[in-house]
Amino acid sequence: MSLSQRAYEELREKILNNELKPGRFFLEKELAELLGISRTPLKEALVKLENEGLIKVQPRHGMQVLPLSADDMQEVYQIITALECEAVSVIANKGLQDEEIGQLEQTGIAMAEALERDDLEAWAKADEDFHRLLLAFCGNARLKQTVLNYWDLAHRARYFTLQLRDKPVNSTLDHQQVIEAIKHKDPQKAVSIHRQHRVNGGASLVRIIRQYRLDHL
Amino acid sequence: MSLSQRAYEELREKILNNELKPGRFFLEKELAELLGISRTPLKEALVKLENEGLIKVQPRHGMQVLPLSADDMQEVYQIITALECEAVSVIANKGLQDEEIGQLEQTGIAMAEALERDDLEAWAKADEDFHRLLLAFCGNARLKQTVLNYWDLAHRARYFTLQLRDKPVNSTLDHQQVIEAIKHKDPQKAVSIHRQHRVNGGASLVRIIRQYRLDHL
DNA sequence: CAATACATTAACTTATACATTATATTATTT
DNA sequence: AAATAATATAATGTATAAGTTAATGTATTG
Repeated sequence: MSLSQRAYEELREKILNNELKPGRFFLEKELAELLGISRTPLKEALVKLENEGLIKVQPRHGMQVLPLSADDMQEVYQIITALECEAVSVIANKGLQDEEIGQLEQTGIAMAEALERDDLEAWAKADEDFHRLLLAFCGNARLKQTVLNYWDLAHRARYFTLQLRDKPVNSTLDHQQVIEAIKHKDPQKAVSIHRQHRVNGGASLVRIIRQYRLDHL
Repeated sequence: MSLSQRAYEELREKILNNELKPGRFFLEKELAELLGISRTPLKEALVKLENEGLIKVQPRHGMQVLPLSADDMQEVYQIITALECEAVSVIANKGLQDEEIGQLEQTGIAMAEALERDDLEAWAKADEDFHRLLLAFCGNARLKQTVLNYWDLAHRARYFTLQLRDKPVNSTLDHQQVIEAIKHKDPQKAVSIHRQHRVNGGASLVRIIRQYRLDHL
């Protein structure tokens, strides 16, 4: 794999894991030394990351991981919601194979189990799996890619607020209802439940960010 | 302005104007010579264009402008539709200032005039203005950027089919009805009309691409 | 004649050196 | 002391050259 590709992935990791904290400026030289490569492949990685909205490069000042405000979060969730609902609509219209339904239901089981054990990390993973499956099943690769991109943008916020949120006991039920509506090929219902699910999720995230003054996360 | 920035914009222009035809492969050296710059800033431009989905770089073969199939078009229009409807919903909920409504109505006048003169280019421009205004007014910068990106992707297809489509006499009416619904703060109606408008537009584009076998445009 | 291994070449990847430019610092002037 | 102009410096932008890799063609062998 090329150095620029590796640089991209490593930086992305570090950003999502909050190793490179938002706000602070990093010069190209610093980052190149950090990764042990020259500035050429580094620069390519930065261009990609900037395109994805994770960072901003200000010439002569360096690049900074973009801090996320509650308003940013609002924007991101609005996009995710609109596109996922489109995906759900498509899926409920065309229907799914039994095996695909099975995969969706499996994530529900995993979520319930994780909640039993109070393992929020595992719960978040299973929740993400459910949404990823929906995106995969809708058949629109570009839509999937776009949502995943914005999903990653919001990663830090979800991570920090996971402990602060009420126990996500309703989510499992929401998912089940969406699956039911898909089974019954009822797009209207599937979309309306899913939309409410996402709107609630986004709103609760934004509320917590404001409440705990986590702005510029 | 930096050479890489200029390279990006020039290449983008050439792609949208069909000067760089889809399918053919261009080596980095060729492109660098074409633009009269070295390969370093060129590469940065290519990374950006690839991220936006306009081109694909295959090492050792060169970059190619990505051909658009009817299926691709379908994907792109699905995303545009979902996000624009979200924008319309937001707008109809919050309402607009008289001046903003005026700007929207102005595009309708321009469309009607252009249609009188059979000036399809001018019509397309005014149509685009209407949609751009909606995106600007919804207040979600990321949503706007995302839609514009996909809008550009579809540019070639619209350009080539402009002459082949039925005269777009219904569009002006659709837009007017959306404006009316926004005035009356009726999100449901605004969205349903706009959705139908976009679905029709996308479907007619896809139909023409298939009909004239313009696949891989 | 076909297949495989080797050699050649061309394109890309990366590093480095150089050019450019913005910012900070310092000196000068009012 | 404050403001401005000149200079220095440091960071980025760009070009080039060296190194690497993959594709193509050729030769050799079965």
